[in-house]
This record gives sequence, C-alpha cells and structure tokens, in this order.
Amino acid sequence: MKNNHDLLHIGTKLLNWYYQNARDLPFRKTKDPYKIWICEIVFQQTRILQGLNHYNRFVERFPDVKTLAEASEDEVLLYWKGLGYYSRAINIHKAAKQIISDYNGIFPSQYEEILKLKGIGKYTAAAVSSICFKGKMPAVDGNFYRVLSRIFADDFDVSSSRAFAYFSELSYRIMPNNVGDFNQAMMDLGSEICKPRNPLCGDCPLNEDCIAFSLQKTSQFPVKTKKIKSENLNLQYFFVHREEQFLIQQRKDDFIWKKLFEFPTAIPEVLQQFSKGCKTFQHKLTHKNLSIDIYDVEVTSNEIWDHFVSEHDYLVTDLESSVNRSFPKPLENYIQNLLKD
DNA sequence: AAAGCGGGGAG
DNA sequence: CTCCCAGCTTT
Repeated sequence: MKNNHDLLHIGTKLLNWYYQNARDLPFRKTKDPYKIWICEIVFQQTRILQGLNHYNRFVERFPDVKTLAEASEDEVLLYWKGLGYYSRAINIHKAAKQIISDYNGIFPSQYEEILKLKGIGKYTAAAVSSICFKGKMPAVDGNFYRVLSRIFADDFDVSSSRAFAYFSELSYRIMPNNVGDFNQAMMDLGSEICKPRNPLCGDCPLNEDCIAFSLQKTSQFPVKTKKIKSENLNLQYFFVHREEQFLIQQRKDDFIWKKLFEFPTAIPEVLQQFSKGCKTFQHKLTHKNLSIDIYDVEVTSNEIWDHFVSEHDYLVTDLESSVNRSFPKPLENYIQNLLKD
C-alpha cells in the first residue's frame, strides 16, 4: 500500500502533464470570475465541443455581470437556445441580479458566498474560487469520479448521493497546493486520456500509479448502479398561421423546456375546419421519449383570425422574427424547415 | 435520499 | 441502441 507521500506525487505528475498538454480553450486565457462562472454553467453536463459556440456568443453579448443583470430573461434564454437544461439560463440571470443587489456588482471571492448564488452548487463554487481566487476546494465532477475510482480501483457507487463527499475526501490525498490548476488538470485528463470508454492509458501520466490499469480493469470503473429509465409521452401542437404570421405562447418554469416558447397546445372548434394535416416527430430527452404531433392550421378567414387573436393571449410572430425567441429543439427544427421553403 | 431536467456525440 | 458529459434544484 502506498503511503501518503507517494500519493501527493500523483498530483504533481498530473500538474506537470497539464502544463504540457492543457487544452487551448477561450476561458483558459482569463481569470475573470464572471467568465469562469459562465463557462462552468455552460459546460455542466455538456461537452466542450457542444457548448463552445454558446459560451463565446454569450460572453460577447453579456461581457459582465451588469450587462447580464440588465438584460431581459427572454434574451438570456435566446442565447441559451438549443443548449438544454434551460433552468441554467434562468438561474444565471437571477444570480447576476443577486450579485448586483447583494455584492454591489462585484463577484464574491469566498467559497461560502459563491455557493449562495442561484444555480451554483458545490462543484461550481469550488471551481470558480480555486481558479480565480486561490481557493483550496477540489471541484469534484464526473471526471474526478472516473479518474479517482480508477487510480484507487475504488468501487464506491458514483450514482450514490454520498459520492461527492466520498470522492472529495479521496481527492485530498493527491491534491497539490495549486488547486486551481489541479482542478482543470483533472478535467483535461478525464476528457482527453481517462475517457469513459477506451481510455488512452498508454499516454496517461498516471498509469504507473493507477491500480485499475495495473489490474487491467479500467473498464470496471467507475461503478454506477443507477440506470436511466425513460417514459413515453405524447405532445400535441397546433401551428396556427395566416399569411406570414403564426401563434406562440411561453411555457411555465416547471416541467420540461422552462420558459421556452411553443405553439398552442389546443384550438377551439371554430379553427378545426382549417386543419390541413398533421406531422409526427419523435424526440428523445434524457428521461422521456416524446412523440410530437404538429397540426398545420392555415386560417384563411381574416375575420376568424382577428377575432381569435383578440380573444386569446397568444403572441403573434412570424418566421423572420421567431429566430429571436428560444424554442424547444423539435419546434426549432419545424420552424427551420419552413424557413428553407 | 432520490427524482427531474436537454441535447449531442461516441461506441 | 445505451451511456455520458466542467451538476443543480426540488421534493
């Protein structure tokens, strides 16, 4: 069994590898806590390649806390369009207002204060405080679970609610003094070398220290018992349009697609005569298999259209200006297809 | 302690 | 097809 001195050497090796192999990412060039915060939220449960454009566009439009806090929630959601987990955008906006009101517009530097911001949990608070303010907390994420469970061949269930505390404790054994770089090094190692499947152990700076590798059992770690189950769900939408205009409404902030815009989900009998047909789309979410029926309702009567619009609180928009609103992916695809014609 | 929340990419 | 990704909030 290795003693504590040997284990600390692992962190040093990891840092040296990181200084030679760090990924060239836009947010690596700054220690602005605002930018680091935004990037941490964008990349929660999101691959770098998937979120990079969203991150760049977001910080270009909202370069600081004040700009973000003064923007409308709908515009923040627009810049989140297509990224998923939309409560992240809503919480980012709330936290920006929180920083203005509670911290005089200055991003807090202490872990405990950062943790109070909406949408920031233990991982993000540790990441921002260590990268920007020399904080000493490990930013334990999925990469930490995977790398540490392999190094120590530890079968602790990463789907357990105690996994964060457990692997946080484990990380202190190898964590060097430069925690900010260590946290980012663990992310890069987990992403580039110690990948979920087919890890590149031959290129790993820690392969001499990795128990799972020495046992040829890297594929058995990390242990995750909880399986994802998804249910089937039918949705019904009505694309109610006349000439270039169509109707939309905004979703609530519960259930899926929080605060995003959508087509009407029901129409009165007087409009049913205009229904020209229906297309069905399959769309997969992490916990749901959606089957979405979209009815094409072309209202040809000016009188009925005007009356219906005035009697309901639907928003009237058109294909051109709808690009300035955030729609769920399947509805976005539907609109994009119409734009191509 | 457990469930719920998007979308995309890899194998 | 299944699994996973720079996790957090709510119940």
